[in-house]
Amino acid sequence: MSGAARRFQRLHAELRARICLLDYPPGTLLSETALAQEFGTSRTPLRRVLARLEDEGLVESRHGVGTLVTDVEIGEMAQVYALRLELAQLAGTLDPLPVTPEMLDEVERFVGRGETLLAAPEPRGFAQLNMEYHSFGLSLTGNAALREMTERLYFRTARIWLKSIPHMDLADECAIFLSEMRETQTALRAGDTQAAALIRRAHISMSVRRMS
Amino acid sequence: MSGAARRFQRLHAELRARICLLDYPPGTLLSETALAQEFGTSRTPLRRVLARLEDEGLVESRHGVGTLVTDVEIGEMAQVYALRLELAQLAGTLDPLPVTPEMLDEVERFVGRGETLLAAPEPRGFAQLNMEYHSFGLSLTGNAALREMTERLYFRTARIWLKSIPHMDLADECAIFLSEMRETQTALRAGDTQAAALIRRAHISMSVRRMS
DNA sequence: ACAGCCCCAGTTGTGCACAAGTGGATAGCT
DNA sequence: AGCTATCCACTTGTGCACAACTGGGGCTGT
Repeated sequence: MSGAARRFQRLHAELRARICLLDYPPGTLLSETALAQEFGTSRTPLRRVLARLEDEGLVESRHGVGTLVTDVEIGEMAQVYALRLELAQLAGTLDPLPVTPEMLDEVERFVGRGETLLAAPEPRGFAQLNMEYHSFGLSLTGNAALREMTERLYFRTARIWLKSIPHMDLADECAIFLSEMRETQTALRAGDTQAAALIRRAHISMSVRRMS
Repeated sequence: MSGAARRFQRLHAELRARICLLDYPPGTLLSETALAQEFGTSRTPLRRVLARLEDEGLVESRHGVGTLVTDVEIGEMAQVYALRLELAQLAGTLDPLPVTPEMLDEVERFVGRGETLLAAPEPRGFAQLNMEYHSFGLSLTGNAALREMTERLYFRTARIWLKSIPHMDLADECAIFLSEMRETQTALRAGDTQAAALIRRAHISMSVRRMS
């Protein structure tokens, strides 16, 4: 990958994370000039990043106005969640990968971080851990297209949990998340990728119900 | 939608069609300058279109070389097809839409065009009709996310049939396609969207087997 | 004759200046 | 005072010039 493409990936991931962690809450007006300055480039490469974020539905550029961070409503996202459920399950049946020792190590570390989080619950840390855990979950299937679609849809809905947390019990959420990771650990230790996928589906589904 | 956005959509659809109909066969070197001239703009807006086509996997830009139309192998696309099968079926269960008289009219017209095609089989006309029929198929589900993912994956694999046709029987393919549309017509007349989705899945699956 | 080097035409990537457009502040009229 | 029209600071969109880079053709030295 060339230097330009790497920079693109870096800026894209960084801005996407800022949006999904609500560093840029919905409605925020992003300035191309300011962002370009911050990242040490001109507007041109940065505009390409913003164009992709717009494709992904995270921002919306309006001529003469600015680039706004889009808002997300759980209601509008019902269809996206319905599809995410199915894709999560498909990860267990479409090109499932054998469980490796490295994967078990990784999930072990996630459980450890989940325990740390449960000891000192905090929304942003939860969201960050959830994002990384999602990324790990992609490694369970060898189907690249499925990974790509799953990721696209994840980031489109990722902000909803953080927006909903004021109406929910943070400690409960952390405990449930830790529980999901432990169940997944058990499934993976048994080498049952499909079970891990079903656990994921179940927890996404329950998460939606709690947020609604 | 603003004028700039409409132009973007127009150029994007046009170039995507040219690539998928093999007007630009895999390996073709596209010139930003030449395309910009043809469409009466500067390179800047056109580059945005090419960037999106690159995201979608249809072209690949190399610094100092040019923008190449990507190649597609049925083998590499096995995973994409596997996912397309599942998504096709989901169109019948995720937010299926009630069948309207307009939809029946439309499928009737498709059957008519299929009969015309069968009378004078021709690869490009087949591919064109298939593309429009796919677009019609999207209207069976109300799930926008599913439509988006289905479309993305369709265009990623659309060229494979045209590439494979020299090794296949064109008349057979036209007959099978017409048969699919007639079966779908029957299902829709019965108001059974789910059956239509299963028919679609079955025909994608069989099409893959014939091409392999 | 051949190997190695360099140069150059041509391409995409970047930066900048300006065009197009928006929305609020402000001045002016009733 | 209130309403309206205009202006203006600021944004994104576009066009252009140049930088960065590639691959091949040709030249040169041996």
